[in-house]
Amino acid sequence: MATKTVDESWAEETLRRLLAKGMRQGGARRAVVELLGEQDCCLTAQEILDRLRAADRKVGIASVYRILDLLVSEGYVQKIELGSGICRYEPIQPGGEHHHHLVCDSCGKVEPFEDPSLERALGRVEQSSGYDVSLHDVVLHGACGDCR
Amino acid sequence: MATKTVDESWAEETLRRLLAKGMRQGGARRAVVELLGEQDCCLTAQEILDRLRAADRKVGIASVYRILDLLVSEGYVQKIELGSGICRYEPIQPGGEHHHHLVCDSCGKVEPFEDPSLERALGRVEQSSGYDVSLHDVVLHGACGDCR
DNA sequence: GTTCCTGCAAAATTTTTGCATCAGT
DNA sequence: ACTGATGCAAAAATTTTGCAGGAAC
Repeated sequence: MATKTVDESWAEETLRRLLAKGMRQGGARRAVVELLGEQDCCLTAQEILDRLRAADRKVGIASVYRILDLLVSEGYVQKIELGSGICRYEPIQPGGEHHHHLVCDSCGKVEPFEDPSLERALGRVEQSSGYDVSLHDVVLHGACGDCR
Repeated sequence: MATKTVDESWAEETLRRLLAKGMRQGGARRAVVELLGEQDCCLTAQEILDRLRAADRKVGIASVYRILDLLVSEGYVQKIELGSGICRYEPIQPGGEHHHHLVCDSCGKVEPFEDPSLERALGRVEQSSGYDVSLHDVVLHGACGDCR
């Protein structure tokens, strides 16, 4: 199962479910969802706007924020803050690939990582937390290989 | 070793080390450090300002941000974002107590939690990451006992 | 045709910077 | 006295809201 296939199905499934909820899918909304679906890692609202503009898609920054808010509240996108004060967004793969983030505080690089044993430990904590945990977020800060 | 003692020593040690670096410790800086040392969990810049003002300490919000930036860059305070778009700050206990955060997305409540087995899993990930990890941050989002 | 969506502009919020003054050493 | 710290105000950066026009159904 290639990554691209998974990502495409996320965008398709998300648009289909929004449609099923009576929401329309023309214009900016489809463009944002399809762009998000092509990403491997998180994007900022400004990056989304820039990429859409670069693809000759005239959207307003307000629409980007509104669409992201919608996708977050419907559970299709996770909002992530990595310490710089700006928010990033990435698709939630339903039951699929799930990663966290390494941030280099020196050069600003952001990399994803995965670790099944960390996920298991998180699962145990979530069980015993008393919360109905919908998602979690792990950020490691430090110096990357180039900067250390 | 009671929590209060640990917290007091964090403030004392932080002020002492800043002094050793040639920095002065009168006025706003001491007030912010001492306030942070009394906290069990994270505070926003605005909360810090409000509490200092409530204690008849006239400080400017700019000073609060400047002091927090200093403390973060010197490694005495961790900057944490929990998804609301506002930053929170909490003291880093040197080798001591270390907790993470549960956020209720319904009522906004924030609670700390600790889990040694999670810390061990994080330690293993950090070892194999290729980064020199200075700190980490785990946030669980969900519905708290009252809201679920 | 109706209703929701979109883009622009203005507003709100949070954080940063400039600068004259004040305080710690 | 010197130098760095502080407070106020203004600016910057990010995010949200209002509203008229446009597009999807």
